[in-house]
Amino acid sequence: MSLNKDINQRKFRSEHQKAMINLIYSYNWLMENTRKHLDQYDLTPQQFNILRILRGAGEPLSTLQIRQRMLDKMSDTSRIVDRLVKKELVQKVVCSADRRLVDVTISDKGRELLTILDTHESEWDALLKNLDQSEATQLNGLLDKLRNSQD
Amino acid sequence: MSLNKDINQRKFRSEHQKAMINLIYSYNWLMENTRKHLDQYDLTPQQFNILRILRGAGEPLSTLQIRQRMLDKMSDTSRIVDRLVKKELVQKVVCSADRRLVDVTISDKGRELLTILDTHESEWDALLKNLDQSEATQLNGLLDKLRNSQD
DNA sequence: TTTAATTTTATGTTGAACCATTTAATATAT
DNA sequence: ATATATTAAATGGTTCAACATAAAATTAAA
Repeated sequence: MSLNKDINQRKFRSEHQKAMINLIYSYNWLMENTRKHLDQYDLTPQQFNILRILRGAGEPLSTLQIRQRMLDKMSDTSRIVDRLVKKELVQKVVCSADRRLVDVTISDKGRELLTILDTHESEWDALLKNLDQSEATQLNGLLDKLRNSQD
Repeated sequence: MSLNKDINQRKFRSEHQKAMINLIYSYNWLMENTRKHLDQYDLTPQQFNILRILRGAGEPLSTLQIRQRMLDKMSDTSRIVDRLVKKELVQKVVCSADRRLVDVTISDKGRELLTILDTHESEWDALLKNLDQSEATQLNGLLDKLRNSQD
């Protein structure tokens, strides 16, 4: 991977600065590989994310509830949902109890697509195969600690 | 940070899967904090990135050379450069030796802006203050290993 | 030398983040 | 009961990633 060659060539002010760059590289690497799995199904990572959230919930969720469960806090949920509606992977119905809300449900077509994608789950997990179990745990610990700032 | 609460509440298939989610969270956290520093100067992370690359180069760079030094391989360099031109932070001149190329140079105004931003460098580094030196090194090692896949 | 291939930049499109504002519905206060 | 505040969703604007294609200049080939 040329990214890696790149990052090793560069000079850094500190290990902390290198860690920032490294985090960005690693995120980009992860996204690139994620897209490889999803592209053939004409699905973006965020669309996939929302589909999984809806299936996991097992009941209709409002746009706000979806957003709160998404990885990107600030995601433009209503427009992503609209794209999923256009692809007929989800349905949108105004909530009768509170008509400000929209009940979003995964459709049969959406469920079928996820079933197909479940097949990829193991290759998907294998993305991080270079780390063994304990290294993955270690990484999780460091990232948690990293983010745990007071602000 | 509510992100962290979130990630600890969730159930994960494996430490590897958690590490993926954790990487995404951490990247988003980093970007959010980066933007906080740049917003007051009406600069995006990518624009800042290009300005630093140009100053660091010490000579005019072509659009392609800039892109090759950027963190995001696929970045839309020519349009970002155009926005910097509009802000008068860089200049664009067609290269006389090879008229396909465009020589991009940081302007005095751009240089002044970076000088101001240099002031923030220490707070900037302090973003990762929760990790000590050896933890940062450890994180770098794990991220390098993570990405070092064959494909 | 003229044609073909390659390189570099520009442009177009879609998806999405982020920010602000608007609209509709509900809850609260007077 | 009406006016105000709050909440949820939709919408508009800008920036950028990712992908494709076009246009211009250069290089290679015939």
